[in-house]
Amino acid sequence: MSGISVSRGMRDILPPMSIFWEQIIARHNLLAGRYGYAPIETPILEATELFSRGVGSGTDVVEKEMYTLTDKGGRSLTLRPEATASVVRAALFAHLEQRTRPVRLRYSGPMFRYDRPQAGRYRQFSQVGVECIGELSPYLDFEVIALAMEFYAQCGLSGTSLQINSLGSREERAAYRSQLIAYYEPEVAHMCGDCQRRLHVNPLRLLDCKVDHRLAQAAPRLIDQLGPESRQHFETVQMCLAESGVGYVTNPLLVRGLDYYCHTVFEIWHESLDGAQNALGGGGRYDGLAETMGFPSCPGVGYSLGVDRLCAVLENREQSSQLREQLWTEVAILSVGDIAVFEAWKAASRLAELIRGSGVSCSLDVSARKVDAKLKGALAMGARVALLLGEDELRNSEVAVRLLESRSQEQVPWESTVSAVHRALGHPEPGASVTQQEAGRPVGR
RNA sequence: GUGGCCAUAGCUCAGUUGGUUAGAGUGCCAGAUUGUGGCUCUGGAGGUCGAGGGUUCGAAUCCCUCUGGCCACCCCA
Repeated sequence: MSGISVSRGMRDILPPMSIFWEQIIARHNLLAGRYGYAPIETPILEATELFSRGVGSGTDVVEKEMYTLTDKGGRSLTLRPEATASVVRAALFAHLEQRTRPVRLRYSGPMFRYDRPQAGRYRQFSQVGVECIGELSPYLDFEVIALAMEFYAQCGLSGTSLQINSLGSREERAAYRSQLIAYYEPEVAHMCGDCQRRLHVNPLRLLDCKVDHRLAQAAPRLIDQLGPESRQHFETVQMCLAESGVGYVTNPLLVRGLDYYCHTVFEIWHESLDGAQNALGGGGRYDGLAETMGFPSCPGVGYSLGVDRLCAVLENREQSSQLREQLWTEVAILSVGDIAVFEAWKAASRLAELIRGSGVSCSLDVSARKVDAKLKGALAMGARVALLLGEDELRNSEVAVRLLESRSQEQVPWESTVSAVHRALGHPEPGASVTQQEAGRPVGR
């Protein structure tokens, strides 16, 4: 309530959510890594021109949502509103596409859009994503879509719906646009106010008018305007989806807000997010992007998925028994009774070192608080085991190993504390191989 | 960016036509119980009533501005 607060549209990600958050990203890193996507880090701050040219000057993102500032050298810089332009720029500038084709890259991190904040819509939000650069194959469109869907599945998320569409080539798209305007123009007088305004700004939106569906039904359809090559590209993507059992909906109204998209575009929606902000993520092909940034032509396809919304959905749906069990620490070492703090600390920190060394997290509490309070504190941190050190334990070089859930407790000599802890946590006996596996998998279990 | 609703303890919220010292539940701390947790009882701490200005003898309450949140539009993550 008092003190300095976060800025508008920004927020802190606090535990236990932050633990869950980190796992989501770790899971994406691991999965995309298994598909052969290597990590890339690009600057959060980029030349404004990168986005105005790459993303497209007519888009909402560039027109009204950019976080732009001038640095001390008078340069116009912008906090990235999305990552694709940066990643493609970085890859082509370094000629990565001449070493391997396609270049498979993954990223995660914050993006910025100066929008009006709302639930599920923040000025700083995080995305995980991949870009597959250098080949035009529809099989790569499929690869990227399948990867996104597998990621959601691995997060235990159900109720998603994959929406796909084809925008065709740049030329086909432009032709369709003028065709649509020509179709609607004679009817301007009969259209709602929103649509009259949209006609030249974003004619594709007219098809989605909620006031009057009559005109939209007879309107020319983009799918019908695609040339044989574009059509075959799209059909191949759909064949792959069907073949591999990925459910999808073709949605001729799906457009995407960034200029660089062509051919396959897709979004992943979730049933619990209503109308306004129902997109968990999206992506598509961007064969013309490289040229707009002054590079030789180079096709690509990718996606970006919102971490904020995914976490919100998982939390809402109580699929987060995981989330509630998130551990700040697995083991709490407590001093009990009226004992010398320094002696208690010495014993506790020696045990802690051994436990941490065996791959288990633990924290100490040698404060003067009552045991009741310390045990409650251990529960609040999500600990499953408490180690209690009191007068008797110190004298006998023992520790009381207490399972918090079952409230059972046994006295254990200091030398066997580590194996007792692992037994209590239900782990296999600790050994050299265990720590290696730990490194590869997300924290917690 | 346009329009609307809202802001009181860590959290969820009461607070009468403007009236004296702003409450409850929950959580926190302590005691009952010198060493054992989600119960019970007792006590305690915790508020610039989002911020600033105005009206008034007097403002949490009325007015203005700002900040922040939520909703719709736009658009997306």
